Amino acid sequence: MKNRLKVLRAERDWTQADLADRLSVSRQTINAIEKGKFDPSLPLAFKAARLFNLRIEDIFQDDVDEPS
Amino acid sequence: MKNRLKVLRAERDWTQADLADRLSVSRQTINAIEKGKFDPSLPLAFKAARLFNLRIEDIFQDDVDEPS
DNA sequence: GCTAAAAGTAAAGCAAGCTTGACATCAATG
DNA sequence: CATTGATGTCAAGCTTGCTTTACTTTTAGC
Repeated sequence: MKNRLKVLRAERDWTQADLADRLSVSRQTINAIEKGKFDPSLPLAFKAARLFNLRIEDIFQDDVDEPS
Repeated sequence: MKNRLKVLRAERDWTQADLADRLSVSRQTINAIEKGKFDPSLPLAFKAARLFNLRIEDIFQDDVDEPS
């Protein structure tokens, strides 16, 4: 799962901590998601989409590979 | 988090087990999600969106309430 | 080169997503 | 009413998302 959080942050000049605050999660969570350590929950993805006024698919992209 | 899985299934005449198979999860997982027991993971939401050829937001709707 | 803010990383622990297995309920149909 | 397929539900266990605390590394300005 790739994501554009870093770019979206940069466009707004927000730090990881800034974004974490706005999404009500810890800074480490943002860092881990940006670094691909794990995927956000669906509710968190919705929060991000609302925050950036974008669709979930415009922020997070599925790495369409795993053939189950 | 509400969702339209039951309706989307009905339109295709699929059982919970059918959908579970197509999403490579257990039948109980589909049941639990439909009944609102828990939210799907983001990867699972993406899989469902691909399967139904819809956007995640067209399948799952955030219950926008919790003021953090 | 120092300093300070930002980003990265790691460990331990709790909560949520998901599994298997098993059983109960609810149609429908013969 | 007995059977069968679909749905609902529970328990135990594993994995993943997220937290806090704490420390290291990077970046940039002075």
